[in-house]
Amino acid sequence: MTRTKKPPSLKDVSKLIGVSTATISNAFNRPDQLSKSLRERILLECQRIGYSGPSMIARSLRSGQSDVIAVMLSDSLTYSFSDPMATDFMAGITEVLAKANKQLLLLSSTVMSDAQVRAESLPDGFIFYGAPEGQSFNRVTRSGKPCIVVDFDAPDVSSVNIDNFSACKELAEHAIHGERDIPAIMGMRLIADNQVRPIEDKDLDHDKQEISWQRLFGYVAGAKSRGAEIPADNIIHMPVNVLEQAIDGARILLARTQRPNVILCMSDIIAIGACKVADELGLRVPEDLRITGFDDIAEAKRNQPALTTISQQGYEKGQLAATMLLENDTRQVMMEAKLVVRDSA
Amino acid sequence: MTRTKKPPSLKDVSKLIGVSTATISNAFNRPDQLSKSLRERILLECQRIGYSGPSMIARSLRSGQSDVIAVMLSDSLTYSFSDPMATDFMAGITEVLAKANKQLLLLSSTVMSDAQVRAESLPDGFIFYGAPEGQSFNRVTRSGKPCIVVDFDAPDVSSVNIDNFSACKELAEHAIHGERDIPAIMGMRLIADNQVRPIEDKDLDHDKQEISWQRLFGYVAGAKSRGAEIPADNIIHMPVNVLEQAIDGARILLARTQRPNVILCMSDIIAIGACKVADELGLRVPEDLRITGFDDIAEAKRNQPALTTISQQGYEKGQLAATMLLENDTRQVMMEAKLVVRDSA
DNA sequence: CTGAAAGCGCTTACAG
DNA sequence: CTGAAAGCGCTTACAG
Repeated sequence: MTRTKKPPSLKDVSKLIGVSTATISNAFNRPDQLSKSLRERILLECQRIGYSGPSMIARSLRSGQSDVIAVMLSDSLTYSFSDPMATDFMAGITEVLAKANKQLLLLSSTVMSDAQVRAESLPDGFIFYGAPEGQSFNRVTRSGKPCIVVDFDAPDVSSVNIDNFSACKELAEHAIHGERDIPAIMGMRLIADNQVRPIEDKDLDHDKQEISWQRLFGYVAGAKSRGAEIPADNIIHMPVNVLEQAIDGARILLARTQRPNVILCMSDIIAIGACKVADELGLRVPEDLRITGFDDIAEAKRNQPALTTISQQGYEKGQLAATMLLENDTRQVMMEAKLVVRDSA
Repeated sequence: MTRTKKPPSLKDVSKLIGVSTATISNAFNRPDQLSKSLRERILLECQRIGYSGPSMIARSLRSGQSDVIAVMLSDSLTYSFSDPMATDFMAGITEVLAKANKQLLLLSSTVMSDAQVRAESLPDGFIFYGAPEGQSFNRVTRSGKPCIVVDFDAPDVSSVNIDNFSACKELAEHAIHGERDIPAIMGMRLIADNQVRPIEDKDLDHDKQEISWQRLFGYVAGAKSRGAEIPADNIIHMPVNVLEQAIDGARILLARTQRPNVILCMSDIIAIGACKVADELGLRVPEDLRITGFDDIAEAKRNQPALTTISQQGYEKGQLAATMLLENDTRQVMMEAKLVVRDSA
């Protein structure tokens, strides 16, 4: 990548027009500092010459402000662009940033290069999405730049989270009708195993903090309030949120003689996989088998049958995080995750 | 947004350690310019002090290189994050950029603010995705910075496009079996009307260049080679690529007495809508009605029935565009769009 | 209303 | 192997 021409600088322009550099700068940044007619002449000349205004680099070196906001994703950018929750969240952020005339730099805490560390010096503020790897969070905190964390907590740092436990409890109470139901759970990243398989009693022992366990405990609490139990054997662990694993997991559950009639899935993708398997086996949803999702991605509504699920409100989360960052709002907000009742349960 | 502390500068560090600023700079950027032991001492001290390396702003002002690449999207960022084709494309780009240690600045040509114009001075290179609005493309061209355009053409500018016509012709030849078939098309952005409605004979007159028309002409050519005609009345225009409009459009077509038995849709979302309506009407896909999509988004495979469609290879397109940019490859590449045969046709 | 001058934090020939 | 000095392109008090 080589540059061919070199664009004119403010200094070049000031010589050409015959006024000081300060005046050119003011023409762009402080219209009140010079006469209207002079300003218009300058702007017109700049257009003619091909000078499109002061460079952001020099400007931000001098003024200490770049008007760039960074989003630091805890997954690789490549993965994040394929994750509907992440892209929803980004969409919400960009709506707010566009209105505030801020630019977006996209970073990933999985990247540890010098180039990335350097890049962190550019933004005026940071939004961390998901608990980051490595030292990026520490560096940002140390820099004193404003920072909002989302989907995790850090002491004394502004944050946005959703209440997974309550939402899952409510969903389970909706989907499970009574003690004669046989509920099951299809969960993600519950244990450290890259096999799709049921978890074991001992896995349930500990008091885990991860989001997936908050959801699981919510399901179990909801089942309990309906008089139903969910044994470890009816809780399937999936390492990754993809259709193929969901299909494998659903086959395990639906091959049982004690076949579950309610499956609580920790993502919409998983629920879509469960629906596929139900269809294969000739089970009607929701008549023979009730299935619930989580996330409320766009596809949830398009699925046949449309999924009953929990809306994570990724878009709103993004809007809120960006607004809080720009307004120096230092709260730690817990958003509600909303039950969305459709056809599948 | 106010900063609290001020991070140490290279100068501060050089005083603290007692070597010149040049040596600190070299410790980070040119390891061969100083002894290994000194370099290690400097790096260790920097870590202790909390200096995370030279600031990108000052560095790029001085060296003229930022290691930032901009992607200029022709839609708003908010829209783009909800568009599976755009996010696939971005995923491909970020994979290449991550490997090359480049950072990503996301811009939209729909934004015309001074802040955005300024931001354009930062990146070392640009990828334009979709024909841009406004002057951004002219400014970038004038700057002489490397630039790749995708999904449109500009004279003497490196580009990546896909062959819409050929792909659609092949798809139509696959889906239409003979002259007794009644094919229809559900297309996007064919005419300037925000109603979902059939187009008219006069709309077919002109020799249009837009992507949607290249696709349409491909369908018509494919139909012709199977001996079938597609009258204007069987070509539905939809202003936007959303499920609701697809459902409206499919209802128009499938309510006809001369009911089409092949529907060629210009996106997978439209095809999914058509499948929904077919299901409502008790029509079996593909037995009673063959439906094809376009794009091959992830959902195409998950749909019931899985969609026969055209893969736009968004990910590969992104990889190629980014690679070409970084390698100063000045070709104008036409990629093949691939027919993907599944269950719906 | 306008301009001369300092300085933001670096990198890079160049001298030693 | 190391350091003194210039300069990247701006903004901003300040003087006039």
